[in-house]
Amino acid sequence: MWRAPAINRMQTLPGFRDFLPRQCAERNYIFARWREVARRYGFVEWDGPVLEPTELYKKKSGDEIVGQLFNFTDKGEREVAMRPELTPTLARVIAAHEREFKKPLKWFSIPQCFRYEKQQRGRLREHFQLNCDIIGESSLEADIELIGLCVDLLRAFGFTAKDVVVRISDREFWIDLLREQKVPEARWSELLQVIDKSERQSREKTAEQLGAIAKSVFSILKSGGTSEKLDRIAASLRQRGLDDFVKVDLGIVRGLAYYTGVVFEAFDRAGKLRALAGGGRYDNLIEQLSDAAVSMPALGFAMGDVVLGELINEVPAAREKLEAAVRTDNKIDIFVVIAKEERRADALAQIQQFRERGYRADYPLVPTKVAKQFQTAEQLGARIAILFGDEWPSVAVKNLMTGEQQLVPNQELLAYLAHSLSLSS
RNA sequence: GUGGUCAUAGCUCAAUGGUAGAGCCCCAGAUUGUGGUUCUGGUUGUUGCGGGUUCGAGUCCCGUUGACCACCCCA
Repeated sequence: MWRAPAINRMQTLPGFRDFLPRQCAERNYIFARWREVARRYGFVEWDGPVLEPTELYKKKSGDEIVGQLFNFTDKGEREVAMRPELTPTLARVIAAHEREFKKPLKWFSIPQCFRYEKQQRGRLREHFQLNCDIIGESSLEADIELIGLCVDLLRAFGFTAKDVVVRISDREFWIDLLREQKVPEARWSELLQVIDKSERQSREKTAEQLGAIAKSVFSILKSGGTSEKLDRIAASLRQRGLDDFVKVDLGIVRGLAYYTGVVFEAFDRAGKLRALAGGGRYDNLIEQLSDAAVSMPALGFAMGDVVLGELINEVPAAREKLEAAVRTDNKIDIFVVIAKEERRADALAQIQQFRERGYRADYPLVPTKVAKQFQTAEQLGARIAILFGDEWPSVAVKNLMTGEQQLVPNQELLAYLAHSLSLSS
């Protein structure tokens, strides 16, 4: 008889995370860099539903992803799934709304995605990923723009070409080969996956799975083959000084079935971690998902927060950048010390002023010893403490970094702070 | 989904089968209104959960849940 697993209410479900303030600050930092760079490239933000009909993923994402869906039947008997990725949603949205926008569209999103898998390092059941897509442009310039964006995103976290590499490849190259070798089209998808996997499994096994084309595939992989398209991408990135970050590598094919052209993946140079990002061209997906037969070339990639966070931790320069951001994220500007409870009302009136000016200001909610209040101010990261007490209508303004303190008439306080806080920031 | 390792206080970890501890964190004090250091005191556990062996189990055995690692697969 089936029994539900015992659930420990003190723990998160397997593969899910709590974001305590520290983790939230890290996440904010990652999202901020993502948004900043994507917008720098002229991308605009959008989003879709977390829950979609399971059918959307069964249709065209390929069987790989369908077996790992976080799916269930809702109370209305609908088969639904937590989104494992955003691209099918994007394709649906574009198919429905493409006429409302001038082409090409450059859209980005930061969805939380879900997969029902056993978790391990770099792979949870939930993660956030930046998705950047260009829709409605078939020219190779769009591929170049997208790869350039991927590189600049990594650079924004403080990574150098010594830390990361974007390996670029082209599915068309392999499809041409399969066509030449007269491989039936029905087997293409399967063979592409074998090539994709060749790096991770034994040569013997790959040879067996490839059969007749094994010899030519191995010789291409070994010789570090390339194509005109890939050379053009590399040349363009060289002109922009980003070529150290990229490497043509036909061994990259990617597992998802919907890719049609240039594909790429970003890795840590040490090769310790899973892929940092991955994507490519999917020119047929929108047409396949649209009943109205909208055909639209498209390409995009995704970068996940989990592996990225792991690499940030391993690269000192990147780690320092994150630490600096995290240190300031939850800090307050001003802590108001209420030394005499008779001044509480005056203090609160002043705090309201601070907050309306945009300062982060805090104070003790209940009567508290002065020493304790200063300790709290310190722990909250306040740069300035303002003491309301016997000196009223003046207040004592103390710079918590230097320890300097001076009396300021309450009337002049805002002007005084505008000056001193701008100096110390 | 398969296999291996592990599970002790909020955190990091101790405890030859014999009364569960330390450090950190947190809280309170060191005479009246000034933080970071110091000193003193204090709270915290059904040893993940459920069975079993034993006079006695944190320790040995079985199951279960979870974590980590590898496979599978890959965003």
